[in-house]
Amino acid sequence: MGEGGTSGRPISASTPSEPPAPSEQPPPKKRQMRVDAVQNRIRILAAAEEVFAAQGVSAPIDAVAEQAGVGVGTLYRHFSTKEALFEAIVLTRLEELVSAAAGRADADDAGESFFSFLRELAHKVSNKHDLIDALGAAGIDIKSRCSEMATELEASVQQMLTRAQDAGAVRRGITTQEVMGLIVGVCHSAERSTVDRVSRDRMVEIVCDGLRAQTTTHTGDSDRALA
Amino acid sequence: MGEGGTSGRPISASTPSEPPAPSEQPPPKKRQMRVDAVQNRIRILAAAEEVFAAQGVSAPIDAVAEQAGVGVGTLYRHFSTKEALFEAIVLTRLEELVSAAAGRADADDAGESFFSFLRELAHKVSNKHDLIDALGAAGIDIKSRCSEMATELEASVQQMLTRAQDAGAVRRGITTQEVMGLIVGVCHSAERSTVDRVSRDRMVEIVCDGLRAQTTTHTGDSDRALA
DNA sequence: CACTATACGGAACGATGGTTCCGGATGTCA
DNA sequence: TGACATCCGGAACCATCGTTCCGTATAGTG
Repeated sequence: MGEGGTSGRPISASTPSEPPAPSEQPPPKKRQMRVDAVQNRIRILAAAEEVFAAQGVSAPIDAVAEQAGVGVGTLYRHFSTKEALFEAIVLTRLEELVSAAAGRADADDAGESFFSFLRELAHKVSNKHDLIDALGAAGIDIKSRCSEMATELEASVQQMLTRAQDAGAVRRGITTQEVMGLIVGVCHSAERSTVDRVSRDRMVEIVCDGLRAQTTTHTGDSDRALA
Repeated sequence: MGEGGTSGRPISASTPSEPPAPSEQPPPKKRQMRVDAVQNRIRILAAAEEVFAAQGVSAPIDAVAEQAGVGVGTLYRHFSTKEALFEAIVLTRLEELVSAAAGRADADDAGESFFSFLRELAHKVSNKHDLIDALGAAGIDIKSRCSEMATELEASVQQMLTRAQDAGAVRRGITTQEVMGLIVGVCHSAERSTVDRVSRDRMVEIVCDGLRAQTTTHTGDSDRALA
């Protein structure tokens, strides 16, 4: 870890001058933001993206400010709260996932398209502790637009899952939440221990194979395991 | 959640009067502990077991003290540090896992014995955030006896895994760490979201099926998924 | 019953992290 | 260029949490 911008574009700075693009703080002011303010906003978002990716939600706000080269005061001028900033980052990440899902909505091979999405999900989630934290908290607390996005993502995945099942590529009797939980859980494990990318990929493949398998020999209950 | 003692026995209070049983704090004193002190120690361990299970490592020490009905000072008299107390709890939990593994070491059906252990692992880990935290940190920082225990556990699992593979019940080319990561990761996901026990069990079964599957059609690399 | 080592409770301390405040700088516009 | 709205930096403030200290209570003993 170390370079700037963990992935693709550095998150929309969403200059409040343009009416479109639903950002967060910039309240309906008449006047445009000063140019230096806009630049700072961009810097802050980029820094937050990096810091939150590396340390998750628990990253101190000061770390973000320092990385952005601004004072905390400036940071709070742009984002009313740490959570608001965090949401902005996660929102963008979720949007990426949603579009990744949408792009596969009507692929030819429903099965493979589904699994390739899962791999991309794993890829995009890895090294992004913020996303793992956010997706892990699954709908419990993530606020406003984030939860909407999460819902949308879930819907997309749901659709792909159903198609893959209809194509006979994925077992039935599982929920979207379970699928997401499986992948995110694996990535979480991969982050915490010293496991490398290869191991992570192998774990993802194991999950995929498990999803492919049609209902197995075992009885439903498993809590019965006491020695 | 609210009853006392999350599972089996309430953790050895390890009265320092008995020479055996390697506890932690009670330094080689000549005199026995006062009986009230012993009782408090037991109370503290029980409280810690419960609180750490519910909230993980991040639970405030005051919460443990309150739950135990003692002051923080008393707590620190028994355990030099929060980490020491946490270790004591996790150690006991790890011992349970080790014995669970040992009990299956030479079972007839290596395959099923392996999978039944995984199910028990999932069962014992669920609702115990402390264990998830500890196993998740996998060898990185857990101190002293805990890391020894963890190593021992890993060895046991390793042995079971190898036997299961030799029996043709489990795919080859995977490590013990990966297996543990898979299960613990799933449980972690299950804890965080609103997923119920049934979902968790289903996810565990999916992982088990994935482990059963012999190497699949897919090529090793998966990081290739960009649209 | 008195005496003391042992133990207890909880206020107090120091570190960390989120948030607020305000004096001073600086774009922007006339 | 001068005036002002906007913006910036970072000290200060408050809450949380781990840990320490010390005056008080009490079990154990003769």
